[in-house]
Amino acid sequence: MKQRETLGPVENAVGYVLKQAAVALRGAMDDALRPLHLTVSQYSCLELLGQRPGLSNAELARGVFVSRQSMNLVLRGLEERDLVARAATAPRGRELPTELTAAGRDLLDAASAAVLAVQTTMCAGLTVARQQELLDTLTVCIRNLDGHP
Amino acid sequence: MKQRETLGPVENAVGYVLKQAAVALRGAMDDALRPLHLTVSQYSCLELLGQRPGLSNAELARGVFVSRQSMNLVLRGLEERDLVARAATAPRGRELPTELTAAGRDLLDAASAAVLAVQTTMCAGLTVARQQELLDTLTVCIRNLDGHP
DNA sequence: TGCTTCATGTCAGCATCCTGACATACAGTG
DNA sequence: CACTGTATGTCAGGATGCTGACATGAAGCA
Repeated sequence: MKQRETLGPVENAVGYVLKQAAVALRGAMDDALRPLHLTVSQYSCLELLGQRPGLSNAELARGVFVSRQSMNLVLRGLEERDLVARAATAPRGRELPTELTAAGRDLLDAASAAVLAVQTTMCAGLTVARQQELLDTLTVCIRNLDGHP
Repeated sequence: MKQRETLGPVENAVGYVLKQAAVALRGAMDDALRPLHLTVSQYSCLELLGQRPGLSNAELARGVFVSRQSMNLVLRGLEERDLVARAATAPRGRELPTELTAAGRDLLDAASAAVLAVQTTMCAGLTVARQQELLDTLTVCIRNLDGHP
């Protein structure tokens, strides 16, 4: 492998490094979740459902930052594997609340552990205070950006 | 619009916020670049070529964190619009160095300004020191992650 | 020299996610 | 009550990115 040195000025751009970090994290999560036959989107959906049972498709989509249509596909795949169960009728509006099945919760537990390991790896060498500052700073960036829609 | 309050525990996960920030940034860049008829990938390619003329397809792909195949398509689109020019023959190996055309550089200048504005918006209210710490922390995260391939 | 290894460019197929569109269900207002 | 606006689930089509595969060119080594 011909190791390539870093690129230069672009490395100093926040956006560039942010994208690089997101790509690296996604790759690591993919690797960690592959043994469980879960994609990152599927895991994100399960995790959200674990924390907030009864979320509808549209709510899940917003929580995972994808479109309703994409989340719909994810949800169908999970339903086919009996990891989640969707209500057959809509108790309010057109919302179809979704919940984890027992199998879904079991798989989620394993997946959460795997993802936690990834996050621990990622944050190795960072103090809790520094992690918190990272969180806070990113939150500021997010708010600054979606203030301009 | 029924404003939904924040989700809860997942918001405390570094990975979650990181993904959210990357999505928000990409959206803002898309908006900023749309008037120039450039996608984020195309802009990234131009920016990299502007800073490092003569990069090959594979080198560009690594720099933008996409596959060679994807970068190949981006490059063809840019070449069709006469924004870049690829060498017809390979001076070394199979590498085909690419450079910006005059039109490409002009468009890149406009695009750079638009993206800089986005970055400025994103970092509003952050001191230079805090931006630098963000950069440093993310760099640590990246190194931690790709140390496990 | 020949063999192995690696990197590159490119083709093909597949997966994922998006936008656009439509019908339905509820809330608010006249 | 009818009308408007908003939110949801879903279908269709298209854009984008990926993996797998192949042939070519260069470098290293026996």
